[in-house]
Amino acid sequence: MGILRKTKSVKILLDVFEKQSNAISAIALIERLHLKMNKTTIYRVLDKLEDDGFLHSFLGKNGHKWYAKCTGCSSAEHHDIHPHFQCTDCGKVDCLSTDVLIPNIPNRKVDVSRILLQGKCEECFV
Amino acid sequence: MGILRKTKSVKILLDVFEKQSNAISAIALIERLHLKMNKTTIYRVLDKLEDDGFLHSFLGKNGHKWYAKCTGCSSAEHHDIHPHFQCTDCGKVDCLSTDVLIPNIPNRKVDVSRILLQGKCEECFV
DNA sequence: TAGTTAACGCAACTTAGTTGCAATAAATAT
DNA sequence: ATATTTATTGCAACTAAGTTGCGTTAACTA
Repeated sequence: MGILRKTKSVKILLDVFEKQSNAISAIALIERLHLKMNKTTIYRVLDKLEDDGFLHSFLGKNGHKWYAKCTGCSSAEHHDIHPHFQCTDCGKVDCLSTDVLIPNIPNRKVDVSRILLQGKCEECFV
Repeated sequence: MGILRKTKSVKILLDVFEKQSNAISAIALIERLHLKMNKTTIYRVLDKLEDDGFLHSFLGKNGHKWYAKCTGCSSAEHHDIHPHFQCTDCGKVDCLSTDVLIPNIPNRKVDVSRILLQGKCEECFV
């Protein structure tokens, strides 16, 4: 079940993702918002915003959870299955619009592909 | 630093990976071997076997650590950068020899690609 | 404005993985 | 074969991300 009430916490989190296009880790959000709301609330609201198709989540290089705004998803269908890029220098994570073609895998039916590319981002790549 | 002494624990773990070609999660190894060795030892030996280029590690769908035998790696160079496949039914994980081509990403230098494909494996795909 | 209940805060919990340290057992030297 | 050295182990305690239960609070609705 997604968001039902537009509470203070929901507004704050919506605002954060409205203003920042990069992905944000749950940990970073807790650090950043711990004076304004409890970590439990953060996890719960993120979860609901994902249900609603407003956010999508994925795991960064340490297996920690990251969230980013969806583009054109709904609670009915998450079609935000794109690769993510994490800079090994500054740690920043972006959604990539580049499509990665997954070849047919013999004897297997692939439903989801989770792709995390790591390297240097624009700013850190001198 | 890799393995220096061929201890009982090292032999047991080498044997497990010798006999099973699938990937194995650290958690599964702990469950399976907890009577024979401590979980700390398991993590430490796995770590060293990875240093030695005998195993490679990656994260499964929950961000938990998995290990699988390398083919042709050494302590000098890990070139076991292939996609992994996790069955959403039985949970089994395999290394895929299929190459996934990562297109050039504008303004970024990609060093590593971590690809986890999810779906149904041979046995679970009816 | 009062009543309903979704959402919140808090504290306690779960669990994967790590750390410090004293005890043990491989490898090496005698 | 025995003593010595020190890498490795087991244990217990810890860390940290994420979860759960529950009493309280604050959105929404009548």
